Amino acid sequence: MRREASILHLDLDAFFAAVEQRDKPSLRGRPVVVGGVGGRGVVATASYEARAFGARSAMSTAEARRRCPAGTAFLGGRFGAYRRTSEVVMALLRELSPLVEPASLDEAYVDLAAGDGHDLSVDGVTALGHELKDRIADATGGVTGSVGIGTSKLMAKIGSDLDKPDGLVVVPPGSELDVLHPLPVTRLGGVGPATAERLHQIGVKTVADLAAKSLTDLVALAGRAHGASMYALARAEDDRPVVPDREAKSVSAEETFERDLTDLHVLGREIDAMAARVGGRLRDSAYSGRTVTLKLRRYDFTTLTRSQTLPQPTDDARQIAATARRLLAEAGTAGGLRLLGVGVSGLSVYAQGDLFADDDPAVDEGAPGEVGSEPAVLTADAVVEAPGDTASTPAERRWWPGQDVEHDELGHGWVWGRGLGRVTVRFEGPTTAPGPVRTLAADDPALRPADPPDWRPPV
DNA sequence: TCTGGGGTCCTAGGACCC
DNA sequence: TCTGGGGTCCTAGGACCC
Repeated sequence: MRREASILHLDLDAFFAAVEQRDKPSLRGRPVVVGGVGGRGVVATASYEARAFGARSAMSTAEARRRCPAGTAFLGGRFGAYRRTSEVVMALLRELSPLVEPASLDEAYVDLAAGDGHDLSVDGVTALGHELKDRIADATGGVTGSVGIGTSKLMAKIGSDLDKPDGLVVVPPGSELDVLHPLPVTRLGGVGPATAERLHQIGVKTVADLAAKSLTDLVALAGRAHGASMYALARAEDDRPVVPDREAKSVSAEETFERDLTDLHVLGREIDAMAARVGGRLRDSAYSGRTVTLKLRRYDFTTLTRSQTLPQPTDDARQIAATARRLLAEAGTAGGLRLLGVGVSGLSVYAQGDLFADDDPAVDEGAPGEVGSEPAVLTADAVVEAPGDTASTPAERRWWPGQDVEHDELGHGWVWGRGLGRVTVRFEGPTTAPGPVRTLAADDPALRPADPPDWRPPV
């Protein structure tokens, strides 16, 4: 443990929902839920207004719809917009120190001791934290973040969680155990539902309870690595470094279907589409990998994986798809599958391409996975709709709630809903007043999908 | 209308090698 | 002709995180 509070953790508040409220003025101050909007969707982020009605991350969207009032916006994610805003924030963090470790789009650690000339006293880092929060809000158009600063990653993360949203907590050196010990064990990273249940059975509820247990007990309960980790964290012993640029270990794509699927040809085409995405991302990052993994989730939610390690690394969609198709044929589809996933691991940076492969990307993406299979491109007709989904025509399926659109006369807007051959759009942007709603034909030639709007006010 | 999608890390058993 | 230990690779599953 360090002697100074020199590790900072930033957690952006209800991040996806906050970006939506910034870009969609009519949603500011109102409940917003971002996540899967289909029949089997779950909530990724609920705005604080939606949390007041009980909507939570990881809850099924159906449950969130039951809890939230009419007028709540249920939006699919716009990850391009989230990524752009995240990059703005990460750039601000890198001005503080070269050692910035993003944990996700909305979270990062910063090692302030590696930065230039920071005053690392409690007063100094408190001022730094306030200034950072102001700069983030300015640079993102009002997205807020919660900041924790402490002597370790553990204490920084605990701190950022203590005063959400828009909080700032500095845990002074020496006060770690006072802060940590009253908390429930589930606040420690790595203690999830399964471990918490086993700890409860031996009478451990708080971190103080955990600290009273012997290393031997914890290793017996949770295994060698996990037991030792809990033993140390309960004592606020944490010397994990802030590591920028972690190397990727795997790349994968998966999809839950609106209805369980059994047909091997249909599933084969899904595999081809996912393999094309995985292969494309591998090539974009100049990685290739040797182990292809197929993930299956059956009708009853039982999940299994089948993998095969190839003699040479690959980034070729056709080879990934052919391997995954073989694994699927061996595993079978009895009873129906609700999810398929395709992944590649065992990555290396050396693209060991097949010298004789056709490297035309257009051919690559669309190539069959194996002889006799269907084309790889997933057409709109192959998408199976949920019973409750109002979209029933290909024209309607072009649109999804929250999507950015552009209309020839009406300008920029976003999709509120679709159905009955129509699409409902609110025409507004981040720098406009709340705008008007129009219902248009789903196949209106004047309406088209658009890029996320630029939220920066005109200079 | 129960239960997403992208990851990481760990464990354990069997094969195989020395 | 019997017993053993260590190391690495591969496969499968589980817990966990955001």
